[in-house]
Amino acid sequence: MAIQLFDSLERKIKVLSPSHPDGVFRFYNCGPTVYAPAHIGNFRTFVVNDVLRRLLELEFGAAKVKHVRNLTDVDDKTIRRAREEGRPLADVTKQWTDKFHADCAALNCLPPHVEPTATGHIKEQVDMIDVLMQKGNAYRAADGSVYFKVTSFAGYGALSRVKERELQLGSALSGKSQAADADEKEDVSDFALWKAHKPDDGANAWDSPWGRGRPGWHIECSAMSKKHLGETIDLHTGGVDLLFPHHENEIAQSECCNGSQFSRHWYHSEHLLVDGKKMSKSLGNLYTLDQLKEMGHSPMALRYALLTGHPRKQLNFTLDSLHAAESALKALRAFRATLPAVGGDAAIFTPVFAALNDELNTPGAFGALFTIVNRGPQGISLDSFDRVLFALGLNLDVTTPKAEVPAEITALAAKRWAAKQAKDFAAADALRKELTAAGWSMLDSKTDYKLEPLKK
RNA sequence: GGCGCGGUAGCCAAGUGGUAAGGCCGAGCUCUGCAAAAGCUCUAUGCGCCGGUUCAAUUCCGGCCCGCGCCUCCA
Repeated sequence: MAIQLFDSLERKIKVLSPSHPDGVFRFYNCGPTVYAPAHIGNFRTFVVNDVLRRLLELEFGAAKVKHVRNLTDVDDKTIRRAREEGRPLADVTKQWTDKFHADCAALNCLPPHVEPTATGHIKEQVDMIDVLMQKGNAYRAADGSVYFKVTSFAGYGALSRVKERELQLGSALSGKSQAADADEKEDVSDFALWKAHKPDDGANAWDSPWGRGRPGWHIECSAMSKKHLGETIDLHTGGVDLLFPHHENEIAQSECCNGSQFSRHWYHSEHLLVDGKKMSKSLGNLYTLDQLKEMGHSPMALRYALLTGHPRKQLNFTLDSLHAAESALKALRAFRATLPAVGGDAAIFTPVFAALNDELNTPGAFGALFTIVNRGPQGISLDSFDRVLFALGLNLDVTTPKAEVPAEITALAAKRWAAKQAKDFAAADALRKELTAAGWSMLDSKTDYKLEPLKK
C-alpha cells in the first residue's frame, strides 16, 4: 500500500518512493535546538515524523529507510543560554540533548539512524560555503560575515512563494526587519552562511577562510543532509514554521552548491495550539512533557493526544484531550488482553493502514481502529493488532504512574475492608465517605481492593 | 498588506455529490450490600452565514462573517 503525502513544494499529494539504486529511502527531519526542554508542540512534529518513519519501515523494510534528524547545538539561543549560565556551550547542549532523548524515548519515538550536530560538521559547512563563494552565490560583507545572494538563485521562493509575499510588503515586516537588521547585507533577503565572531559569541568560534566565526543556521541542514544522505534526498520534513525561511534557504544553498535537486519531496506538519492559540511563554500556555507528567498524565497519553488531529491541520490541545487519550488507551489495552497470539486475519486492519498511508491521517486511523475494536475480537490476533500499534507507536505497557498511597489512607482502607468482611455495611460506608473526603477511591473486588486517587 | 489553514454535537476530531467515523463527557440499563471498574444502549434532521450549480451539497462554485498561523534564524 503506497504512502501518499502532500508535497509542500509541488503542492500536491505524491507517493513516497526511494530514488537511489540501493532502494534506501532517504529521510531528513529538522531536529530541535538544544537550549531548553522541548515543548509539546515540538513533540507533535517529532511524533508525527515518528509515525511516518514507522510507515516507511513497514512499506520499504526497516533496513531500507535511513532517517536523519539533526541537533542544532550552536546558534544565538544556545550561545545566549551558555553565556547566561556561565557554562561552556557543549555543557548546555549536552544537558538538553540528553533531556530531548529521554522525552523522545518516553514518547516511544524511534531514534533516527543518524543524529548529526552542527558543531560536529563545521568542515562540511565551510566546504559548502566555499563552493558557493566560488560559484558566485555568496559574498563576504564588510563585517566579515558571508551571505548568500538570494538574487543569484532563480528558483528562490518556489517553496514559500516568497516572491508573491514581497510584492506588497506590509508594515509589520518592513518595520521589524529594519529594526533587527544590523548586518551588512547587500539585500535584506540575503541570509548569513557564516557569521563573523562577535564578543557575545565568546569561545564559540571556528576558523574559516573568511576568518573566525560560526555557521549560520540554514547551512547546517544542507551540509549534514548532504554528508549523511547524499545530494538528493527523498523526503525533507519539519514544522510549518520552517518552510520560510529555513527550508527555502536550504534549497537555495544546496541546489546552488550541488547543482542538483535537493529534496524530491517536502512535508510540513502544522502547529499545535493550546486553548486556541500558539504556545508561548507570554501567553502562559506552554507545556513540557515533565509538566504533564507532574499532573499525572502518561507520556503515551500525550502521544495519543498529539495524533488525534490531522498532521496538516492545526490541533487544539487541551488537558481534557489527555483524559480522553488515557481512556482510549485503556480500552485498547483491555481489547489487546483478549486476543490470541496468532491466527487472525490481518486484512481486518486494512482500513487503519489505508488511513495512515493516506497522508498520515492519524485521526482517521483511530476512528477505523475503534470501529474494528468495537466489533469485538473475532478474527483478530495479537500479531496483526501489534502491527497497528507499531505503526502508531503506541506502547500499551506504559501506564500512568501510580500515586503513592499515604499510610493513613492505607489504614482507613484496611479498616473498611474489615468492616465489610464483617458485613458491617454502615461502618464500611462511613469509612468510604472518609476516604472520599480525603480524595481517595476504594475499588472493591470479590477478594481484594485497590486504592486510586479520585478523578478530578 | 501578503501568503497559508480552518469553522462538523458539551469538548476533541475524521469524512463524503446521495443523506454525518471515532474518542471523551453525559444519560439509561446490567452487574455490585454501597461505590467504582467492566459490559450493553442512547446522544448532530445537522456540518459558520447567504446565494448558485445539481434529481440530490455538509461535500462543488461565488460572496460574506469569524478564528488561527506564518511573513528572516519558532516544530
